[in-house]
Amino acid sequence: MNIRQHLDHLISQSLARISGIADCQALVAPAKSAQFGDYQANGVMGLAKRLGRNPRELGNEVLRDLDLGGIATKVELAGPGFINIFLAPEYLASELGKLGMGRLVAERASPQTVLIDYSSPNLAKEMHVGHLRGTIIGDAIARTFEYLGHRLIRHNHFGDWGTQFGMLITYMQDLPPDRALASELSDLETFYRAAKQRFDAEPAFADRARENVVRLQSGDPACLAQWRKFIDVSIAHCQELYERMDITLKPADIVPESFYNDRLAGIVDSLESQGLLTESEGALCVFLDEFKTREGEPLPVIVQKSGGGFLYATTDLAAIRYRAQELGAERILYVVDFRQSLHFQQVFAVARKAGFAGPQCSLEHLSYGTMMGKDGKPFKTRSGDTIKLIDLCEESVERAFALVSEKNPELDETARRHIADVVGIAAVKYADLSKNRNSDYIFDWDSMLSFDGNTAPYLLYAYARIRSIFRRADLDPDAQYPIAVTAPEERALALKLLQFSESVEQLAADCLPNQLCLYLYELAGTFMKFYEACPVLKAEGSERAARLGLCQLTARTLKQGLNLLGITTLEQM
RNA sequence: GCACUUGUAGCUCAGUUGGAUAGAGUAUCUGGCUACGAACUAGAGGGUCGCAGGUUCGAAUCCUGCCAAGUGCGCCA
Repeated sequence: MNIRQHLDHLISQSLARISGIADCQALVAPAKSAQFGDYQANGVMGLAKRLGRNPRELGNEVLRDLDLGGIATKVELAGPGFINIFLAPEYLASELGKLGMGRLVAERASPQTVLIDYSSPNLAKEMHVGHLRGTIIGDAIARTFEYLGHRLIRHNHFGDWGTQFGMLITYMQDLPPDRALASELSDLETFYRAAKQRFDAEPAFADRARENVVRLQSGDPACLAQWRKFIDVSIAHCQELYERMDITLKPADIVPESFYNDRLAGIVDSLESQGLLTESEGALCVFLDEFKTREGEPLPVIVQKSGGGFLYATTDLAAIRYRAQELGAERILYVVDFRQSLHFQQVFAVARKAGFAGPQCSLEHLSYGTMMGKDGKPFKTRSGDTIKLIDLCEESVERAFALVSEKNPELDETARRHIADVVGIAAVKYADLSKNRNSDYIFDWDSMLSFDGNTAPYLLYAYARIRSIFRRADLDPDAQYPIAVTAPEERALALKLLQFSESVEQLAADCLPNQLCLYLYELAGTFMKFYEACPVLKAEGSERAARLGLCQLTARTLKQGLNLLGITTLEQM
């Protein structure tokens, strides 16, 4: 239990004792300003209202009743009825001491099976900046659930089964046999565009493409072999990028659309037998009252086309059934952009109605906003293309290399290259993670690749500074040092360190990585102020040891927090 | 037309179940390195929280209407 929960628990109990009402909410939150202490309880005013009592009077009763033991040096009633809590330095020190060299956040006592569906590129196209958010955000969330001890399953729902594959296979068939496929596919964008061009321009080509779709879906071995070749090259491309960006997705996490092919008919059968299916204009549909079309007519979820083909809603239903019933997922998270929110609402509603996901299984669409250009329109380059993800990374790494070469010219090139790799990728990831995923955001090279202020390099710099202290004094950074808290800057740092678990647990609850970014930025800032005010190596005796202890815990927390975000730390930069 | 999301400092963004004087970064201006790393730090200026009502002890946050932007709305994924 973290400090906030602990205080909330104690004060809620006190409120319950005084009022005789069982479900009292203490509403404990970190204090907004230092003058109000470290934590404040806001629940007295609401309760006073419920009881028809004077909030100050009630607050005073709480103060008389409340026993926080040695946790606080001062508990005061302020303003209209806030309870401000000032924690004791000895308590902070002892709580930090309990962490020792062990985990910074306790593992969940009752872990859940959590399945997260993210990244999910379309294999026909190379990954561009539009895929960035889902991949980075999903990876951070996945790492966090895993760290908390949940049974985490990653699913990369690759788009490998659409009608576009008929077109691509047909184009592939027409390539001169002496040209190596691998080199043709090295630029997937160009390949896709060339195929699309022929598809649009040549009716005969388009007809063959459609025939190939049918052959492919009916299991024609020749078509499947060609499709497989294409898929393999595409997967290799993606994997290369994941490794470059330190994304935890592995080939084994790929559970593509084609995986569900054999299960689609069963979905339709199940809906049919439950009486949920209606035929409309030749297509098999599920109608739900809560969804309407443009004309105000009931909006169907189409699960089988008039021609007999299945759609992506069918695939998603099959995926839900598989994940909930066969894999036993208790929470299924979809990190997919917000444009698909209606689709997921519909699919979730049908899945519930049909019993594909039971009431114990939570279905959550973690949507994120679009990347916009500086003109406020969806982002494109001047030529109308999107920026490839790999190019974005290279640009960031180059900028980082130029900067580290300027700051630390004495480092050899290998070291500078390594630092640039880490800093460049970290900056790109953090730029995305630090924004609330729900809102659209403006893409701008200079702010995305900025290395000043609230950026990944700031956090990495704080870490490198700490490691530098231990290196300079030739001290073991992994030994355990006693913790004590005296100076105000030490106190602020100690409190901040203890709040790491609050931040991580919050992330698991609402899946907003920007909250963890904010915490880490504040932690680094609190450390920087401590660093300015409290010399470590010049201090002596127990003061020096205590400061080393705070430094070490800060480094560990930064490293762990950055790791959850998918960012690697550096010993020097 | 309906639905979802968004509107906060010049710019980019935070703002946790409604809490006290709305915060960061950046840009601009002024200080701090013979110092445990200046990729840092101290300070200044900068706001009708889109607009108008409402709910209440208290609203950027909840409700209603309006304005603006983005997105989606039957056989693509």
